[in-house]
Amino acid sequence: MNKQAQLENTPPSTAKGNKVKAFNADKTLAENVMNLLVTAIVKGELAPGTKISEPELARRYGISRGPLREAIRRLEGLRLVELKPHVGARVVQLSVKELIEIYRVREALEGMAARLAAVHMSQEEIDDLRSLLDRHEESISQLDGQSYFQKEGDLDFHYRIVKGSNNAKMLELLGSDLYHLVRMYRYQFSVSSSRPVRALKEHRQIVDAIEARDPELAEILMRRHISAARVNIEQKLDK
Amino acid sequence: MNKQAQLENTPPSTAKGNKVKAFNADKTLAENVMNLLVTAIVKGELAPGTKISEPELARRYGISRGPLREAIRRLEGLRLVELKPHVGARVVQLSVKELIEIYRVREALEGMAARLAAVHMSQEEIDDLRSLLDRHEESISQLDGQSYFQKEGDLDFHYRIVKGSNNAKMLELLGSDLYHLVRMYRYQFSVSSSRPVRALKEHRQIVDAIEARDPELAEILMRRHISAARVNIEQKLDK
DNA sequence: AAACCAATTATTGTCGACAATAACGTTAGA
DNA sequence: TCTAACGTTATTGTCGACAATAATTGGTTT
Repeated sequence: MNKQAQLENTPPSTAKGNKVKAFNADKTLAENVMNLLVTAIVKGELAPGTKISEPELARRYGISRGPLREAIRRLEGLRLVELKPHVGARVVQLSVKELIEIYRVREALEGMAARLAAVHMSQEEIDDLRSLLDRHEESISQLDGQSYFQKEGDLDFHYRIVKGSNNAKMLELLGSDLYHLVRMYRYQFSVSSSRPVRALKEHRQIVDAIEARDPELAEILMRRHISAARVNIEQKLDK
Repeated sequence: MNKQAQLENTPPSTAKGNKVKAFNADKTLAENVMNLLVTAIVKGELAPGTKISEPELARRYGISRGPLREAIRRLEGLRLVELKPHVGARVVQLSVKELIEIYRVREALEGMAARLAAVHMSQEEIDDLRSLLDRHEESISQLDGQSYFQKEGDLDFHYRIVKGSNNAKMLELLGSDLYHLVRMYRYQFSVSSSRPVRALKEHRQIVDAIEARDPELAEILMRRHISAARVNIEQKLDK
């Protein structure tokens, strides 16, 4: 596997540069680095607006600039970095305006996804979804609805609906383009949705509509649900 | 500018390999090649399923594999090629199923775009849109509605609506992810929509709703319009 | 003859070095 | 002291070469 194995064993070449070990051996270097960068950006370890220095990152990850540049080009495709020719890449800085735009897109796409899910989702998937919501309820009553629910659990629910739509293109757009940005934003502003109980109730309504095989209602409820989240954000931040 | 200038003057290094001249000097090589590849793929010059050979393309465009690989990674982001590690890239092959999926996505997104356009579009933009439709009408009566309308004119209309939504994210998703694929498909199957007169009427209705500042109606009409196009395709191809 | 295995070949993955551009600091002048 | 031009430095863009994997070809065996 080229020189990957070697990389993890070589001592840090500079004082501050300590290599990263989470390299999957049968993936390509560019892909590995890309995944590392995605999580680093989403979690805010690479803060928004940060300049992406190729030499520095290459040292940090112990690879050459070639695969790193390929990884960066892919990050640009995910809209996680912005690229200026002859200048370099910067981690995107989400404005509230852009976040609201994303919620408009989600309202449209996930509304349609719920509609399709009401047609295509299997009973087993629906059951799984219900038990997921049960776990959410537990975690809400336990932790007063803070950490788990908002950060990943909520997106979990939405992700499953999108998957249930049986529409690969929709899964692609939401999964790899938008959700990264939403997660990034949540880490960034640590937006406590502050309406977990309400949101859970809405989630249950949506599942009910899907199980009742009522596409119209499922779409309407999902759109309302996301729209409410958007309004919630608009009120909290600026505006 | 590195060695770009030189490249255009060097004679072809191989018998069949003649260089391409459409290089924009103040863009990066990778970007230039990417644009060339995009149009080549969309227009079918690089047929769906074709293997993207790095050495061959590098020779053909007279560049090294580095920038070419970066261009290919970006094409992957646009979903125009599919990439397998250690194997290579192939031009995507659209199935009818995937095309229908895209139309579902368009129905959702462009419906929302029309809704927003009814709120945000300026009167001037609306006037421009009307004159565009007038030109469409001409070209329909002239050519019996063949070439112009379907291929680019139709997307022109939709593109303007999306722009009028004032939602950059939506423009991004539709403009750079989906429309490429739609155009590719149209070249591929040379899908004569066969309903240009009907479609034009629907376009006018949509503009009417936008000018009347009726978001609800604008969304409904746009969704119907795209849904009808989808059904039209479903009937024509297979299914 | 078909199938499996081995060696060769071609392609992808990675690297280090050089070229060209942009960012930075310094100095000179007003 | 501020500004502008210059030279320096660092970063991005590009290239060619090497390493490693996959595809192919030919040969052997059942």
